[in-house]
Amino acid sequence: MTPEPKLRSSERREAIHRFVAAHVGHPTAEEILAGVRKKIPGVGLATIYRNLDVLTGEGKLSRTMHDGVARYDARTDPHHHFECTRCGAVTNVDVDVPRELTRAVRRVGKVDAVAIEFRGVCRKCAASAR
Amino acid sequence: MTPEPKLRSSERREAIHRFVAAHVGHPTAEEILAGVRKKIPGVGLATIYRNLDVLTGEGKLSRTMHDGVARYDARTDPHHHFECTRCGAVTNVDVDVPRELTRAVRRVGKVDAVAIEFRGVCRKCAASAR
DNA sequence: ATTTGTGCAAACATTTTGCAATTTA
DNA sequence: TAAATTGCAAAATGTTTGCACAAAT
Repeated sequence: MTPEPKLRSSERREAIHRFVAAHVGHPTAEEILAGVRKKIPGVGLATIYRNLDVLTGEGKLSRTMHDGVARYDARTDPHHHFECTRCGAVTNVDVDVPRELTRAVRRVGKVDAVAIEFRGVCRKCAASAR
Repeated sequence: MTPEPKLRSSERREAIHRFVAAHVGHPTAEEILAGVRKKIPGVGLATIYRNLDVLTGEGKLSRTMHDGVARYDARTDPHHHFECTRCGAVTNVDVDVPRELTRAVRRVGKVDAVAIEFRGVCRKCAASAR
């Protein structure tokens, strides 16, 4: 197998990590690019993607797919998501997965992970009536 | 708003619908193309996509995203999925979502739909040990 | 000095769209 | 014949990769 490259510190990687950690809204690669460029104007999109891969591999970030586009989160412990169908915001949700749920699935296979996605209209959007 | 076009019958659309209905494994557009081409060699990929959109809009198919690629299913009633991390197979799972689960999310917003994705190793893969 | 990290552009994969020709009602 | 459907190619997205150069160890 390919020997894992030894990571060395890089300003970009740290900036990317910090940006995602500071943004609860599950930013996309493009959003992260825009954010990081405010501090380091020269960064390229490829650097963003490569470092997001590294950070995800290190377990410092988690990746979730929403409508086919990747979003990143500094939370890596088990949690779930609420996606607003009106504004697209993705919010973390803390709920425990009842044992009975995964138990019912054992006939299909051994469950290693469960991802629950709630979809609906978030508080903010519901407030701005319509 | 744009007036909805009146649908008319088409051999391709029916073949696409039949193919998906006959394939429990949540085929992708490419897989559907390959399958339909056995019956109708001339079909193009754009036709597949356009008809999948129509059929999904009609409520005859449902679309789910897995790793950024769309998969289609003739089941449109609420159900959930088990994805094998080894072979990639997607299996339908019938479990009820406990009331308490969505109740806990009300503080975030009004929940209209819940999608649960179980991930793990399916029976078949577990059997072919390793 | 070696090896990792970076920017840029090109390559990729999936899905969508423009258009002229065909088919259906 | 009017409107929907199709094939093809081109465009649009989002992501990955090849390469030469810069930076870190």
